[in-house]
Amino acid sequence: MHKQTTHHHIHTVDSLLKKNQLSVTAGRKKILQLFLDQPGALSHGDIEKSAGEKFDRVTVYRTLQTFVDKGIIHTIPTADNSVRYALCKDDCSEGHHHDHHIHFVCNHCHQTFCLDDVVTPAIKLPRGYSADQVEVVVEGICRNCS
Amino acid sequence: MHKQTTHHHIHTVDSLLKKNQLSVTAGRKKILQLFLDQPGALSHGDIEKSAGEKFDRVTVYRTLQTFVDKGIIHTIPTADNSVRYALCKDDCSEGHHHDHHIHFVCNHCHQTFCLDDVVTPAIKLPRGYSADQVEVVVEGICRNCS
DNA sequence: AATAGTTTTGCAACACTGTTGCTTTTTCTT
DNA sequence: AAGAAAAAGCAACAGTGTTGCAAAACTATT
Ligand SMILES: [Mn+2]
Ligand SMILES: [Mn+2]
Ligand SMILES: [Zn+2]
Ligand SMILES: [Zn+2]
Repeated sequence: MHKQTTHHHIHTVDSLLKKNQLSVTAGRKKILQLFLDQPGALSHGDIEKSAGEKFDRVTVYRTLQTFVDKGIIHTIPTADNSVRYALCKDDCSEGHHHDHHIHFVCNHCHQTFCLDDVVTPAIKLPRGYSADQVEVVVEGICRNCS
Repeated sequence: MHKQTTHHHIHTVDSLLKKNQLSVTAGRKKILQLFLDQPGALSHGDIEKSAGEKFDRVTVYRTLQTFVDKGIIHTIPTADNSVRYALCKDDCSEGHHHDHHIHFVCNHCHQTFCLDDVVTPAIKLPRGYSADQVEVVVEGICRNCS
């Protein structure tokens, strides 16, 4: 029955998991598909809802952590203190993220987007401070809502 | 016994509370003093530790929220998803914060600082997006640790 | 200084989020 | 198909933050 209802995306998800040396499981396929099916970022709660009652909370947590470790997704800092995740589009790999883009939170639809084309600006720091990383989160109205 | 051991800071804290139409209580004085006594930002946990076993957790939460509402302190977004608070040095008031500075998190001493002199940079967004607010958090090594 | 009205605090109970250890189930390799 | 390895599910727990309510503290007035 699986082969019948399977649609073309599955192949992408399967190979993406294999490329990252992860065993292909129902939970990982489902969660990865959720990220591929929409442009924004997802929280743990979003995923639990979207995935129905099918997966244990713990499995979702562990899957997300695995994806972060492998460089498949990255976390996004938010002002409201909730963790969100989005697909890495850059050349991130195991243990090394290179996401030098900014993030945008829409005050209307409350979605979070990676603006991959907007690089983080250089910041001129006072004497004595040195920067390792710069995180920029912009709040406002997104393209869909304006 | 209070008048004897009182030191000069108390007057500042008292008047700061009164200026914001808040009744002067032991908890509020203590917490506000903690912010005035050091340059960085404080988390709820920091405050609970520093204040000893003297105040209930709930009181600390409510006091911090009251201070935020009054424009005495502001929250700082962090990548590790913990809420931190720092004194407002700008002209913030009840319901209106104007903290257009960036924040710095030291990877060595793990303190968070408001860099009040570094204004948030202008960000050129893609067509269709409009910005209400820009949050910048820089991670690196602070002046004390370099 | 005592009183009355109002605000704040402490307490208990609860919801939500995330973690860990262990057993069962699934996946991968041969 | 079978055995080894990995992941999922379950239960229990810790940490964080919230709410309702009664007791205590504070403020304004006499
Ligand atoms: Mn991103
Ligand atoms: Mn600040
Ligand atoms: Zn939107
Ligand atoms: Zn430091």
